[in-house]
Parts: sequence; C-alpha cells; structure tokens
Amino acid sequence: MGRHPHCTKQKLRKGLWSPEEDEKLYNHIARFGIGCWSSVPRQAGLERCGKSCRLRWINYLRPDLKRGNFTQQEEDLITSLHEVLGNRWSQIAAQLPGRTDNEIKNFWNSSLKKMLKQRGIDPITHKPLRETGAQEERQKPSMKPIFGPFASFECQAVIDRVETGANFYRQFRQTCRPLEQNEFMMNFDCSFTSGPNSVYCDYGEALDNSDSCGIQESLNNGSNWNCNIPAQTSTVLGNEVFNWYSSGIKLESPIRTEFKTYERRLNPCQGLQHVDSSEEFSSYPTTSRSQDLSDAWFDVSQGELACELNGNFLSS
DNA sequence: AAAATTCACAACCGCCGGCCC
DNA sequence: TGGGCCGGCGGTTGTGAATTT
Repeated sequence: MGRHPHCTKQKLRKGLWSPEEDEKLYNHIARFGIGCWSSVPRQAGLERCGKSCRLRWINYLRPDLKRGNFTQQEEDLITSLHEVLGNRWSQIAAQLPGRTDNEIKNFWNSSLKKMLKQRGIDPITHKPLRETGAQEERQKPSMKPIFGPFASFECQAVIDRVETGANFYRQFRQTCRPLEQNEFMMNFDCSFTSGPNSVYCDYGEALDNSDSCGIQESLNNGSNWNCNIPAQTSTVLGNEVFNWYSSGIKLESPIRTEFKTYERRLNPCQGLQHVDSSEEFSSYPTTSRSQDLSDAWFDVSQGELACELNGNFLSS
C-alpha cells in the first residue's frame, strides 16, 4: 500500500494564482522551507494541489529567479544547448542560472524557433533547411541498412560538472568511403573540448560494455585516453546511463581540445574489422594549472551513443 | 472603435521512474 | 513483490495583453 492518501479530488482551485495565494505559499516556504509538496497546500492554507504549489514556487516565486528578457548570450547558449540536448528543457535550464525549464521552453517555442527558421535553420536538426530537406528526401526511399559511400554522421554532447559549472564538449564525426567492392573505410573522429578544471574522457574505460556494431570495441582497442573528472557530472544524453571512473591524472591547461581518429575497414557482410588505432593530434595548453583529478566519475549515455552510431549505418 | 488575430507566458495534464509500505 | 504515492519532466492548453484588420 502507499504512504498517504493521494491528493483527494476535493474542490481544488485551478488557474491563475492570486496575490493572496502567492503570499501564503511564499510565507510558508520562507518559514518552513521546501518539504513534502503534497502537504504544503494544507499547511499553507491553500486550496491547490501540491503539484500546483511546486510549479508556482519553481516557476514564479523562487527568489533566485532571474526576471526580464533573455540576453543575447543566453539566447546563443540555449540554441547551442538545444542542438546538443534537444527538448531536454530541464537540462538546458540547469546551464542557465535563474531561468526555469518552463521559461526556456516557452521562449524557444515562441521566439527562438521562429528566429532560426527565418535564418534558414531547421530548429530540430539545427542544419540549413535546404540540407535537411534534401537529406530527408534522400533517406525516404531506403530505410534498410545500407553502407552508403561518404555517409557522414555527427553528434555532439555537452557534459556539465555540477560543482564548477565547467562545460565539456564532445564531438563525434563519422564518415564512410568506399574501398573495394563490398568494402568501406570508416573514419571515426572525436574531438573533446573542456573548459577550466579540464575534464577528459576515456572511451577505453567508459565503453566497457560494448554492444554497438563493434564501434565501442574499436575504441577500446585504439584508445588510451584517460577519464578524469573531479566530481560527479550530470547525465546529458540518452536514457541509459552508466558510470565511469578516473584513473588519476594531472592536467595542465584550463582549456584543451583533443582529437582522435579511428579507421575501420567495413565489410557489411562480415561486420567490422579493426584496421588502425588512434592518432592524437593536438592540445593547446594556455596557462599552467595542475589538478589531481583522481577518484572521480561521471555518467555518459551508452544507449544514446550506440543509437547515434547505429544511425551511421542507416544513412545512405 | 470594435472584432479578430497573434503573441507571450502561466499553468495544467499525463507519463514515468523512484521510493515507500 | 506489487500497489500506490510523489516529484520531475515535456507537451499542451488557457488566458490576458498587444497588435492588426
């Protein structure tokens, strides 16, 4: 059995909140803090359901809310985060202090979406509308898996470290080119950019549960990257989550980008065969900053990555 | 000036996962 | 273990203000 009787469907008020209701709720939270929302209406003397109280507090009454129009900076950030995260408004809101997911969602639906369309950008794919249309046209006839020549796939992810707010961007690019009959060479490029208190990824450790067309296996074989995050980060992609742990490293730069390329010979009939391993291109330390980043972990989405990688094989 | 339309934003609804009993 | 509650989330709707016809 459950704990408490669910909000009994007695006559509860709906619709806009009156100033009196706001005052009651604000005073209650100010005095007792946030506890069990379902008991707030009764304790605060409100004829509302707990959910409604919670929403009113989060979206309107909270003292740390930033009011007013979105700045250009916020606008740009929302756009770029939406490109990465899609309609995950709560995760986007987590990157904009003082803004709520509801506010951002409304702003997106009422303004940003239109603005992007006016600029000729598809607000869903964030690619030029023509390109998107052409891609859709091309993909329509063949939903069957095909290893198309020059197939290309890109995805991006942003990981936010909760404590510092430092952002960490990953970008993947996958391309295929024909070799011989029934054979293709696939290049899998990754670039990682991390901000202050740099963060590094190790696919070798992270992708230890490979089940995605051998891609993860290839990364395991080829990678010797380190996974070093000083603290837990929020999950930003996908539904499936798994943790990974750092092995400890000292970082020297506040901003650093790293690139890697994996080449794989593909035979659609035989599956994937590993050909070459990784190649590390560059990093650019700016100022010196050492930090011991051991014993840290963060989440990535195995499922999302797998899903995205699988996407490559469906392109034509 | 009034009606119609558009816009911005507040609030609701339904679903889901986690937790408790 | 299963039922039910709770909180969080994203999609949708409602509402008042602003703008257009």
